[in-house]
Amino acid sequence: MNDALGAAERLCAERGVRITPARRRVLELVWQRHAPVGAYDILSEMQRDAEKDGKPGAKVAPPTVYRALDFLMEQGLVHKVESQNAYIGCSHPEGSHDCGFLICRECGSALEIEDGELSDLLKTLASKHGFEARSSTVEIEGLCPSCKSQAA
Amino acid sequence: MNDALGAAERLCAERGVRITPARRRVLELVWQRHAPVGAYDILSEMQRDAEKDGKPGAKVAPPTVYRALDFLMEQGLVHKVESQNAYIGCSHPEGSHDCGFLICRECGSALEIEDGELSDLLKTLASKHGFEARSSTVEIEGLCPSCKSQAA
DNA sequence: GCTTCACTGCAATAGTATAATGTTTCATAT
DNA sequence: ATATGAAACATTATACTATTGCAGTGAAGC
Repeated sequence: MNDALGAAERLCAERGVRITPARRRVLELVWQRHAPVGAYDILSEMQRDAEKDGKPGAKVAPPTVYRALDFLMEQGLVHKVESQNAYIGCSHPEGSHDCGFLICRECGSALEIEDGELSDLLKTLASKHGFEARSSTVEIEGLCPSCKSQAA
Repeated sequence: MNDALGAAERLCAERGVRITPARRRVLELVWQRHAPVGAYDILSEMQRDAEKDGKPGAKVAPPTVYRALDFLMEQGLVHKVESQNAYIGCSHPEGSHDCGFLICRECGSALEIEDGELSDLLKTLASKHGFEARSSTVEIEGLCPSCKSQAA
């Protein structure tokens, strides 16, 4: 998972879109955790960066982060976890993006899952109601294996 | 659907919990639309109420609305639509609460769907990863039947 | 009557996201 | 090299969503 950045750069090159420093840094920060990260956590980190770089005047503002996140989501490199208003790196940027998450209520970790049967069922359910599905959000909250065993 | 309030009062009585004026009013406002309602829309309505009632001093504040929403969600009378940070009345308050939504990107309407097969599949997927599922969020965004035909 | 506990009122603040506007950067074609 | 146009970025302000903490109130049970 550590070379997510390399993979991302390759993908962007293929697609002819630019991965700028701000976008790269946001992607990097999103990937540094295995749990969803809030936009303002990213913002704080980047503001700290700027200070360290001796550019106290150049303050990073929310739109910088949100624009980068929008771009990364468009490119399928990052997903938003709706139930937490937080963001997480996509673990298979090359493939389809019809996926779900298993989110641990204890440790906050989120595992991305992809399942053909689930995608099919969601489409079927939608069309059963005459509904044309475009995208879907599936988030399951509960206890991950390690937190479950600790709780026992 | 119009007697959702009556049903709610019955349910609360059975369970020995109180449905106070604030909670009743919030439930009423949530039910008045077929689309998800934001907490601050509810808040504005209730502030207008208070003014009309000639109680200009008694301002309704956010916690009043959020506390009522929390209560109503605990009782399964209202669901939160995570992808919109909005709330919607539950169409089968007596039954299970493992449900999903079909959300129209055009008109904003949201249809609640419940499906045993989907619930089962979600549980199966979770346990396949050693995950203990507690609750799930399923939201499908797309075009509802009437907006779909208009777009054609 | 008194206690207790859930509920509410109120003020402040935290956290998430976008609008509006102007400026910079960069690839490309001259 | 340089003009140009599109994409990206900076900046400020503001809108929207949600929570915390504490004080007061009122009804149910003793």
